[in-house]
Amino acid sequence: MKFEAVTIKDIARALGLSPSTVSRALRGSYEISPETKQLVQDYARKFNYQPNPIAKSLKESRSRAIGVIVPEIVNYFFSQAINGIDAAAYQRGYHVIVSQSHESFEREVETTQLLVSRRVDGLLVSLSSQTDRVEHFKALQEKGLPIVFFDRVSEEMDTCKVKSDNFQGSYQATAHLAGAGCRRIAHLTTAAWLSITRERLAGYRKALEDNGLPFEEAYVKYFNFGAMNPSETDRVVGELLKHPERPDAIFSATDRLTSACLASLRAAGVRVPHDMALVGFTNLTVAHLLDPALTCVTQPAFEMGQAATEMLIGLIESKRPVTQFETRVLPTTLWTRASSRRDAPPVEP
Amino acid sequence: MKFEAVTIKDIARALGLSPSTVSRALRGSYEISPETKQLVQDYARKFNYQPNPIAKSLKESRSRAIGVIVPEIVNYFFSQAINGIDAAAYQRGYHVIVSQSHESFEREVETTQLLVSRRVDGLLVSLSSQTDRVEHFKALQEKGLPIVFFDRVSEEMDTCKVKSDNFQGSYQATAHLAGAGCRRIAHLTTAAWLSITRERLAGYRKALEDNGLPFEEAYVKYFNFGAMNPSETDRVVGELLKHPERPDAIFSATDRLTSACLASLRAAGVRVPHDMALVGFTNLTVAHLLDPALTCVTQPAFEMGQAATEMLIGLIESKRPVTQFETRVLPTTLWTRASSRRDAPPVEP
DNA sequence: TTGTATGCGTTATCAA
DNA sequence: TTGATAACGCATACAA
Repeated sequence: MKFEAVTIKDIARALGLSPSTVSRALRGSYEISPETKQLVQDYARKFNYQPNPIAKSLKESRSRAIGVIVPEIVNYFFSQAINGIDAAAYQRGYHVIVSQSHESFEREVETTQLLVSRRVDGLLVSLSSQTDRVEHFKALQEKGLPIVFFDRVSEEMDTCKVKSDNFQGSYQATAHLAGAGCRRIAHLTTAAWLSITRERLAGYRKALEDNGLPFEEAYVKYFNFGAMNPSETDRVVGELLKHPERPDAIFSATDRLTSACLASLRAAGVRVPHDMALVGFTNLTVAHLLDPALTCVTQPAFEMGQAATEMLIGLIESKRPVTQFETRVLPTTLWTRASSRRDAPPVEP
Repeated sequence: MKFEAVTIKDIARALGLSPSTVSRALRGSYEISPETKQLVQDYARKFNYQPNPIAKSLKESRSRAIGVIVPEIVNYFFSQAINGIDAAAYQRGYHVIVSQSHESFEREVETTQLLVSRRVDGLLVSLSSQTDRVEHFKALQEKGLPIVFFDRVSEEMDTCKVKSDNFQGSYQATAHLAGAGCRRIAHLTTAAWLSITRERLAGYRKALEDNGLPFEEAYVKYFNFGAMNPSETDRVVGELLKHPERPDAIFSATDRLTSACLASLRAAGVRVPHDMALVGFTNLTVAHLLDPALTCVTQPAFEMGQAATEMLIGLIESKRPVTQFETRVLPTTLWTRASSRRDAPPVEP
């Protein structure tokens, strides 16, 4: 099956002009007579001429495509971020090729290679939870490929980054639990080496400290594979429940972990918030409809995607090599709901 | 910023061969001597030669890109479908350009144009809820562009389609409500002209009939804009509640409508399921965590995306024009939960 | 077995 | 003001 389109050559032949004249006329060049311009442009419109972006890419050695690598598309935070990326990219005349690492280091490396072989003009990356080294990105950056990180950024690379205020979001959530009367606040989080993990842990610790609560190593649980496996959260939540000094609250650090944690608590017959308060980072749009309504920290996902894209296009289109890289930090929002309301009477499940 | 890559010419120059020899050696052509092949391939590997897909596209007049148009990315059904599309496309060596119509006819037309001007090899489309005519797709199909519809398909076009068994899913859901003792089952759905709307409505009507329940026009409510606006569902749910013969159940036909409906019911102080049972189509992964746990019909979104992609690539790569178009129908699944359990004692909100 | 020439669609350079 | 030519990277018909 073929799909024929009008080319500059076709127009030139039809109008008895040379391709270069047509090309210039189409671009409105000053060196073409008004009459010829008019003639060419009318003809182009009439036959719906569309410049071939592939030919243009070849000529300009740029694809006007940006590659996006996220851990998973099926995740509210990332799909909202992709929405923002999409909006910003289309506005600037770029298109977006999305790919997923599926939380695997190997697949992240593979898909990076694939995008590079596709000649994307730049890369927008949120690291997989297995990624504890970034040589594959460093090498590309050194060869001149612009890379911007968002959300799960690499601290080992000097480049543009967009993240949310993880420390602040974590601090607020933990302080909120302390304010609600919780004294033993556990923390479920992702891979220890990720930036978001460290920053959220720091906010959690500072809030404990400021509220006169001790930090307990045993209350912090790390998940390395995006907590895809419900039985894994069941096991870890079970550990917390069996702890001699059982926590009275859980603060969970990522989207899927939070809902998985709620599921595990309910499966274990734990009443939330009476037996265990729960607060988590999540961009789930139905958090207020959960049982119980979930107190959560949301990230401005759309804006983060948008900001990252604008920074990336800035790098791509910069005339001279960029050496000063900006990091933008966007605020999170705490939504207070029933899952952290300790003064409510207990409800039997 | 530039990003230099090794080309066939570079290899030819370095090895004292002609570009055509190198090209053939890289592709393992039989007309090249084993020694030369080895030499070239070793050199290519060593310097990490990557064929330039843009040049190849220009040569072959195909982009190996497929365009996807969905109403919204931020929607579990569509993000899961995109996941399936992604998986199938990458496996066949295609990449995916995703764009959104945002439930607007104008934006659907625009983004279609954009994808075509990007020279995608084919289109995967799920119609916007405002789309009641498909001339923009027909014209492209007539010019030879392969198009496959999924989920929200067009009945006016003869092409490949992938959908779920909307009639069956709807029938099961409605019959389930009837079996739970509901006698006045309302139906919230999308634009009247969409295929999914008609098919789901038909399943609903047949189930009413088979259960000896009358069909009431006033119990069917249509939403034209994807029910993005909570106040709109509040208003419509309010109408149902004020109806002299107030419905005792709602069957909702789409993802976002279902959660919006639950929110409206709760805002109105209606106890679910005691005052009003609720069942809906939704691919929300936390349906079991909602309050109440939501009885729902899920669609095999990943598989639908995958199937549609394979059909599209089949059309793209077909040697001769295809005239026989397949429609694949995949089964839905009913998950029975608390929101439709009429025998449960009422719970005060 | 290898090399030369050409074209995919576009634009920049140089010539007329 | 317009036209001829070359080049982007690759594949291939045709020559040698």
